[in-house]
Amino acid sequence: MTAAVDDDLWSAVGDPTRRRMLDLLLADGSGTATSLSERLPVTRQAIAKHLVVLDRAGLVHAAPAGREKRYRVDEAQLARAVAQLSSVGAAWDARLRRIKRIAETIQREKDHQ
Amino acid sequence: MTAAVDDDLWSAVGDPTRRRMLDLLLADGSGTATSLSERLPVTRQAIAKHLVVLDRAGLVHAAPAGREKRYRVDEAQLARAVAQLSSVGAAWDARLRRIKRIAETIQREKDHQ
DNA sequence: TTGACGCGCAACTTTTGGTTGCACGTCAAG
DNA sequence: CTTGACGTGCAACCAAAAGTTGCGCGTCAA
Repeated sequence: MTAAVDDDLWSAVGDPTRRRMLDLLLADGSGTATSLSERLPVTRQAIAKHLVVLDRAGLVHAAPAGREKRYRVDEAQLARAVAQLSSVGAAWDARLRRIKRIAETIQREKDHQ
Repeated sequence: MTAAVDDDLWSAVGDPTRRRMLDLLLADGSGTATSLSERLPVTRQAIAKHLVVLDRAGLVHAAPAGREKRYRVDEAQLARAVAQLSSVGAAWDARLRRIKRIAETIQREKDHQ
C-alpha cells in the first residue's frame, strides 16, 4: 500500500537520470562522475549531485582511487529497492484483479436476473 | 534496460503523493480533489495539479457530476504502468543475478587453484 | 434566495535537476 | 622537479515542479 518508509529508495530510483546511472554502473561494474557524464546527456556536476543522492540512499558506495573516485552499486541495497518496486506493483495488481473479479461477479448476477 | 519511452509513466507514478492518490482511488473506487486532500497531507490545489498530471498520463479519467468532478483510475493504463515498473525491476534483477553468478564462478576457480 | 460547498485561476515560495565558472589535489611526462 | 593535463569539489545561478495562500465563480439545498 505504498508505505511512507519506502519513499527514500523510491525517490532515489524515481529519477530517470539516476536509473540510467545505475544501469551503466551495473553494466560496467564501476564508474566515476566523469565516465558516467560522458555516456549521459548531462554534465559531470549534475552526475556528481545524483551520486550523492544515490550514496545517501545506500544504493552506491565510493572508493577513492588516486585522483579519481570510483563508484560501485551496492547489490544488496539495489535488490531491496527492486523488491519494493515490485511490491507496490503487486499491491496495485492485486487491487486491479479484485476490481475485475467484482465487475465480473456483478456481470454474472445481471446475466441470470 | 530502462528505456526512455517509459519516462512519462514513470514520472507520473514516481511522485509519492501521486502514488498515494492512486492507492486511495483504487481503494475507494473514485474520488474528488477535495475528498483526496482530506486524506492526504497536502492542500486541495496541490491534489488538483497532480490530478492533471495523472490525467495527462492517462492513468485517471474525470467524470463531472453536478458541482463535483469525480476521478477514477484507468485500470488498463495502470496495468501498463505496473508492467513497466516490474520490467525495470526484472532487468536490474537479471543483472544482479549475473553478477552474483560470475562472482561465484571466480570464487570456485580460486578454490581449486 | 442565500449560504455552503466544490472547483478553477493567479501569485508566490521552496525544492530539485541542471548549468557555468573556478580553484584545488594528483599523476605523468619532460 | 616542474608543468600541464586530468579529475574532483565548491559556489552562484537558472528553470521546472511541488506546494502554499487568496480569491472568485458556478451549483446545490435549506
